[in-house]
Amino acid sequence: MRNNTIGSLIWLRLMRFTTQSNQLSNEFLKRFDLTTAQFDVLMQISIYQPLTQSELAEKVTVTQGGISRMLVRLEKEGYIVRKQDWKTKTISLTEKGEAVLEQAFPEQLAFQSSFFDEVLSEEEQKTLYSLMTRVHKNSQKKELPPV
Amino acid sequence: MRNNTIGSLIWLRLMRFTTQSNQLSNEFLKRFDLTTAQFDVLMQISIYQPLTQSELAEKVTVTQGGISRMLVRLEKEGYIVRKQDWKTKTISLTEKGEAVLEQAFPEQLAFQSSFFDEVLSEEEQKTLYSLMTRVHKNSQKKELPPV
DNA sequence: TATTATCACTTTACTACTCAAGTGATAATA
DNA sequence: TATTATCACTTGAGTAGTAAAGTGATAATA
Repeated sequence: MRNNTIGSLIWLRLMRFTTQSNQLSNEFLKRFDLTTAQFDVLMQISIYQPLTQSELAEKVTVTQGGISRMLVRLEKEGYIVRKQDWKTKTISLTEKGEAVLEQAFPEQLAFQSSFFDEVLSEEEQKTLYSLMTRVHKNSQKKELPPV
Repeated sequence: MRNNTIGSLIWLRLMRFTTQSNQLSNEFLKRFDLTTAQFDVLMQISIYQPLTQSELAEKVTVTQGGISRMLVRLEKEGYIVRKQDWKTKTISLTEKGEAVLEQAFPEQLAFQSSFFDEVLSEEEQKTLYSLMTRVHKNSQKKELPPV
């Protein structure tokens, strides 16, 4: 059975690295009382606000149901507001949300970057980025093989 | 605020790609009545069996509590057995577990590989693997920056 | 011998996601 | 006007993870 392909080895590396770095990132963001998922959502809102829930869901690769729960929590914490416009709910950051992002953003960015800066040259990072971009874009239009 | 580093761009790509491909993989593995996480755990057991829960937890980067629940489910489904040896529980696959893996393994491997085969040359895949290996290994010994 | 420490695992309460069924308002049609 | 469709969002049941407290058996110490 032991007959691994190079692709399956890459896959495992990516999976292990992302869970690992996600855990570290969660630990890091505790100092701002945020989780990685919350930071991600707040970032997307700050870039695209005002926007609807379904637009946001697509940006963070989460289902409608997932984003609904997430936003309930963020609203309860006072980071965002949702206004009912006709049948759509329009999302934007509160002042508290803006403030926490302004603090967390540069530090989180530096933290994320450190994973790569510590071991790869500028050139290697560019290579990694371009390879991953191609792989990611391909996965977005990928269909399941027939049974 | 918009001042992204190359590292943060890579990070986002990796996160989006892994959630995306995890979802596709879950959908794919439905034909074997497995989730990606379950497949991963069964694979590790098949390689290292017999082993203890804590050893397994470390191999799949999950906490003791997480592996405990996971194994309860897999045992209920009849894929594995746990034998109490002194204070340790020794895990191994059942015949049903072996059978489902034997079926799923080659197909899942081909599926994982297709993410990369479809857009990268053999050479590029080797490059990607070596870059990610360095990044992953670095993350394993990484410490949080001081507050 | 009685107490305490250690160890491997379980449990509780939580975040974060999935799919699929449900809700409630507007729009389209009979 | 009454019915049906559609749309954006919510909710219920489930998987998968976390941290931290709990359990129960063996080992180490007073």
